[in-house]
Amino acid sequence: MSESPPLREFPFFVGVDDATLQRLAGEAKVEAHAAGAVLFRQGERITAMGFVVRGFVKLTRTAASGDETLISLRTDGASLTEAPVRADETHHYSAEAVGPATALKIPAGRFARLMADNSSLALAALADAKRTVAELTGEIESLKASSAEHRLVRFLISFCPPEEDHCRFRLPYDKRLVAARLGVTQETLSRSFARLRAYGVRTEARGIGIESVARLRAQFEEKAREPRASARLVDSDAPGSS
Amino acid sequence: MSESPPLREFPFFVGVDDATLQRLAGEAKVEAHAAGAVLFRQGERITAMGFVVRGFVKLTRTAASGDETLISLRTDGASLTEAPVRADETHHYSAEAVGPATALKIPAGRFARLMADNSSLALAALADAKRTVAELTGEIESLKASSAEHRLVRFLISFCPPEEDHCRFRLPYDKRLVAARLGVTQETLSRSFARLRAYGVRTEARGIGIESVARLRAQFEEKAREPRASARLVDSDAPGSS
DNA sequence: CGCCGACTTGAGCAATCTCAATCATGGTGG
DNA sequence: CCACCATGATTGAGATTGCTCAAGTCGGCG
Repeated sequence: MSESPPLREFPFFVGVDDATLQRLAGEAKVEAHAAGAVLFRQGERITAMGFVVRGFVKLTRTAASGDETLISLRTDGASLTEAPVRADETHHYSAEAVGPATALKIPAGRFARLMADNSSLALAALADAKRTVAELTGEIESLKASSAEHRLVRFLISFCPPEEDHCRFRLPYDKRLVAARLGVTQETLSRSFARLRAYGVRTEARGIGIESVARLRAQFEEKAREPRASARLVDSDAPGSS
Repeated sequence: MSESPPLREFPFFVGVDDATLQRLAGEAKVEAHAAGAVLFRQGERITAMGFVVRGFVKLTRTAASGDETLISLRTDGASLTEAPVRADETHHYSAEAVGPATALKIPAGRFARLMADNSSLALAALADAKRTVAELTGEIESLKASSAEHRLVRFLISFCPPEEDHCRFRLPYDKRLVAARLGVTQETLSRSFARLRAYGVRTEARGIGIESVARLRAQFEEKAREPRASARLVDSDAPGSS
């Protein structure tokens, strides 16, 4: 259906030489997925290196008990897995389209072989994995060190262009998903939004308006002056490298 | 002081050819650190690829507000950063020795050059980053989907050899750090331990004894039948790909 | 019109944090 | 040997956050 977009447009491939890109492009397939379609499931063999072309894909882990946890939400240009190196690797999480989405796939074997032949591709895969590590690291910090409300504020601010103070935008997915992203229930999210009204945050369904990003941020940095101790490691002064 | 241990002993380097390993070994330096010594700090330029030779090193993030969050605890054989590719990369977290620790360092520039020349080294770095992603992913799942007590149980079980039901061991670091690892305060950790006594978990300072790992696990799987909804994404049945 | 899905709101409860006090332990100096 | 201190661990009491269950709103849409 849709023409395969040039691989150059994916951040993953900056730094990869044209010849390799040509070869990869030859193997790439674009797939359209309906909302809710499962792209792959945790535990399955990894058969391809995948990317999001357009739309949103949620990555989730399912525990033995059956409940799903959202790990990450990927959108245009992002990879869907870490690059597979060996033939017997399995997915560590599942991927499901949120709304209609199109993905690009390159067969795992071919991809692995090209990485082995061409270190620039391997380094691209490494850089991508590092970006993921950075993302997850930030997520853990958030979860351990800040309240739901605080996480919501940061989440909202992340949608605002850095140079505008007043800002309005629309959430790219429903509040159920936002709640999962933040690791809270829908109810808590809703109440958090309600409390943020006092700080100049308007909400109308998926539309969000922030009166002053700077003010919002300032007010929450103030709150953070009395941090949750949960993840605090020391009491205030360095234990010193004697 | 201490002789550099053969790089082959580091899981990182399986799959890397001898010649490259030779060259790396020539650049490697072993450093001994006292308890509390800082190996590097978040934001600093990455000057070396580092590994733990012996001991424990905690990786932490410091927020603008000043509070530290534990991201990961690394011990014998683990890497300390993702492999640096470019000269201007900076550390995303700080590293500090917990107790005396020795680390091995290989200059970043050299390491990057060898990765560029030799895809097997780049693939080793990729595999390492993937392990980190898997670790962090599990961490996020834990934090979002299970209670402090549940996390503690899993943590304790992770110290037990798979084949023994009765099991006793000693925590490798103090309970303060265990608490940080689990993302709770010392107090809740202490109370969780107290509650676990009812499930056959003995504690005497750092020593832990578990009467029956199987029973403990079973009792907690049962509890998990009523999961926290916080990170539950759907109510029970798939929303279906229409 | 009546239902559905998404969202909100309310009331009560459970988990966890905070602050503060207590306790055990090990080392130190007298 | 003992008084004393520092550190880590435990315990208690009360406040808070966030969850659960349940009901109610709201905007479509057949």
